[in-house]
Amino acid sequence: MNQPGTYKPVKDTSVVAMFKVKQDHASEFLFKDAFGEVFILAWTTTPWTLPSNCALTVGPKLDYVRVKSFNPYTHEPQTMVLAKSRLGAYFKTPTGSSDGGEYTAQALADYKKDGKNIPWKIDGEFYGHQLEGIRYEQLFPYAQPEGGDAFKVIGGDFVTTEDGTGVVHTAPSFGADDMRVARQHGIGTLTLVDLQGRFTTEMGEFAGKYVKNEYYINGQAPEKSVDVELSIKLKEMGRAFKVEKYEHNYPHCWRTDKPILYYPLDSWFVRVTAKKDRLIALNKTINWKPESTGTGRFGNWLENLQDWNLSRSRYWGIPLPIWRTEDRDEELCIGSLKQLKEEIARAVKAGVMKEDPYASFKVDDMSDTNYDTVDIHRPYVDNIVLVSQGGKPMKRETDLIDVWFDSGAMPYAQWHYPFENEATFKENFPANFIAEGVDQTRGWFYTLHAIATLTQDSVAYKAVVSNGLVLDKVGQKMSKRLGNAVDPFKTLDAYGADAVRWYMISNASPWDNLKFDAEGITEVQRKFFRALFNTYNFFALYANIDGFDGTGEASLTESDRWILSRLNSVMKLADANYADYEPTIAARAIQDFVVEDLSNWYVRLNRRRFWKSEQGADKNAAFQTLHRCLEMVSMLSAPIAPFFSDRLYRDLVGTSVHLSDWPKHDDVAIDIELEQRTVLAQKLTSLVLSIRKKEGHRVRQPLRKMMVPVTDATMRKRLDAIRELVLSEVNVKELVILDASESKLTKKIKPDFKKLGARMGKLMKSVANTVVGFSQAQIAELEANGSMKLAVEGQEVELLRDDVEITAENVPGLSVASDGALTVALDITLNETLIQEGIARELVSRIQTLRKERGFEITDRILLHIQRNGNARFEEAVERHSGYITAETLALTTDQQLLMDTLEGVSGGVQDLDLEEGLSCRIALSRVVR
RNA sequence: AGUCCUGUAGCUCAGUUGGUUAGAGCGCUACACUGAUAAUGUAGAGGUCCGCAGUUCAAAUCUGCGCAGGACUACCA
Repeated sequence: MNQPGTYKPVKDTSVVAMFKVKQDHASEFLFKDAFGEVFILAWTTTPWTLPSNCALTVGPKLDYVRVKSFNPYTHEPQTMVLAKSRLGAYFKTPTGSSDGGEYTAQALADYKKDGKNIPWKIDGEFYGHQLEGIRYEQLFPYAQPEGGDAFKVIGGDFVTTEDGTGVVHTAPSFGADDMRVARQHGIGTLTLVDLQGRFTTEMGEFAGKYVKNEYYINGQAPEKSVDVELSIKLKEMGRAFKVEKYEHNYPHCWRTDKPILYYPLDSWFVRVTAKKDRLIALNKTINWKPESTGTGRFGNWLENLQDWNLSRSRYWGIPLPIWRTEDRDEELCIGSLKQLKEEIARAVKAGVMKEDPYASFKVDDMSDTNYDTVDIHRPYVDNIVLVSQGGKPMKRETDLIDVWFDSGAMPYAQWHYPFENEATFKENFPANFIAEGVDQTRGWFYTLHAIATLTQDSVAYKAVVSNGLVLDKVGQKMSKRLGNAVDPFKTLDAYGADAVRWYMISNASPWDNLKFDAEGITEVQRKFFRALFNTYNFFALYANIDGFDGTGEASLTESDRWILSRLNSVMKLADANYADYEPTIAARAIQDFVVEDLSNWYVRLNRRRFWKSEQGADKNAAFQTLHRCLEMVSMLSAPIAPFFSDRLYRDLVGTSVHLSDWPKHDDVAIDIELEQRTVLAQKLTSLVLSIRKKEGHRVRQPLRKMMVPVTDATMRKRLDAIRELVLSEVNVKELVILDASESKLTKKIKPDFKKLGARMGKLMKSVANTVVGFSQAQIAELEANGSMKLAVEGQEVELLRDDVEITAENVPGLSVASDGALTVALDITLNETLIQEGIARELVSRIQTLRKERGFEITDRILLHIQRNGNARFEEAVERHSGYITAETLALTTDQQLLMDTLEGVSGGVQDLDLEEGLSCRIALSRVVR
């Protein structure tokens, strides 16, 4: 029953059966002015249990009514008892009746006995406890119950009126509630079904039939199940009130898929309910991931705790170590082999056993060879007969222990504690964390917790991760039957363990269900692993060229300090989230750092320092910074990508990352202000690039200036700090900071709803509308005075400067873009100088591409000659920027030789280049032999 | 039947104490950029924040009732 999928929705024949009330002192009030015979209605989804009925259970505090009506099958007049709140389920309100009411006495008399619009009338209302003690006639008198006074109405607090009639047909043989309530009232039991699921011989025409058609061998099941046959019989007897198919969840065998029958069996229980409060209290100290499983599913389970039924009727497993006398007066639970041998010795002495079957076992010898000499499983233990204190023979209880007990006993059993290894056990208990599927809530998670609470008064684990399921990519459960199961080995072979794991961890938290889609793995490979690999390759390429060895004086730049600040922020975040069993948040932070911060920003902006600048403190700083970042990323990602990170770390450091100590972040290196102004720089860059795109100016074309209006000192300071960075990134010559008070700016005003809402309450909407409609003059007034009075809905309110956000929206005459409060204006007018510089850049770009195409090494020097093309602007651009061109392209050509009338006689392949619309040139390029 | 989880763009997911223009990546379209990068940038298209009702000046967010998918389960007549 602990297997998934045991409960399935099935349609069964359900019956509302009519139990005929016996007229006596207790039932007299039901017979007063009765209409035909008097019945109590009870509903069942298992009609096959009706012959075993022994009692009817009502809710003592529930309201019941007496209804006069007709039998829908025989049309005989009759009086019926059921719960008041269930009336609507069985009696239709007459058409035309507005008060939800009943038929009139006249309607009852006029009934045509055609089964249509059956009239009914309530006549009397009472509590359930008034029904208790009433006797009724047995429905199917095939056999009589034993050991009690059956066929009466009893009270039970488990009765509800959610469905059925509010009266529970009670067959103590088939249900725990029924058994319990029947015992309380001394009802006795009647079991007309055998352990194979067939009716017993007493059952007359039904004898030998299986109670569930599913139990028959394929093809041999009768057309009508006994449920249907019994229902027909009830109709014929005039004892059926309603027969219909009813869909409900019913438990099935996990192995054969067949419906399960409940039988009362004697069982041994662990009385966990005695420690319920401790179980609940200790659970509250466990770090559940997710928390809701601990408080919800598991917490609710503990609140409704039942005793642990330890018995299992199987052959293989751990035998119950309980011996008992035949009269059940004396019993003994054995706690160790040592004790067992002592008891066997007593038994041998008393003569109930001939010899000790475990004679070869040496007490206190914990070696495997010693334990290998004995077998304490069935059938050997079943042959052991012990002797009680009173001298009577005791035999072992034949049941086995629930295998979940083994799982829960794992922390002790693995060390053979308490027989040895006490120190080791205490060092390792309780566990720091465990992880298993969420379906183990009532399984492993519970048994560990129960046994630890009962035996150690402790939790068994400090944290528990309850993993969700891996579903297929459309969210269906994977199953071999549906053919949508992913082969883990093929997947690992195809994508590698690291990529698969990184995908699984970064995509969804372990406790969320994962929709597994292999395309997600390739995305992880493409984004994270390739970015990391490329960044390392970049580093290695230049580090090898320059012979970087990690030493040397280094002077950190702003962007070095920035990436190190980001690195330490990520280390802090990742560390905290790993510690809190939130690997998904950690993985995403690491991935974003590598892809966005390190690869797309730091390396892109700093690559010139690696391949262009002179050896020295600046270059050292760049190498050391990048090395540090890669080293830390490898350590941070080691728990999720153990292979890739180890290779990376070995290449960087020379040893295994898995032998390194977990890195600790450095708070001093974290500079939030620096990180924030870099975000500003990134936003500004985006805005300028967006204007360039809009205006059709390529990034290689330098522009004169950009302007940024600022409203506060912090912003001004930040802009000053990032000025050079932004200018070089967007290829603009000058950054002008505009004071917000400058009149030529137009401004936009927006209410700060959070602040304003708190003060304005219901006036909020009107105030907001007024504010949005402000003129430039009104905005200026508010800025100047810091506050202003508004008349809204006949009331005067005061608007404060802080209640609104004022941003510069536009700079007249310039091309503008904005993102939230940030606005940039770009001067896009060009002059000859800028145009020529743009041409030079364009030329360099083409030559670099050519170098690459020809397969030159990065460090190769070249000879470069450019043929005059008669375009004065182009030739002037080359002459003016000759130094820049030769330096960028690693050309050894002198400035005088760069621009030539003809390329004849010059070494190297000649190539025509298109620079831009209507401008092309011819160059000669050759590699200088080293 | 109950308990719990999930539901936001075509897909995978963020979304803070409720704050008014709901975001990212992938995918798609166009353009640009590039001597680390099959990378990247910019722009565009793409939303009933599962539905309904309520609370509130204000709801993806809080409450209730539902719907859909998933998991589990002592009783379940």
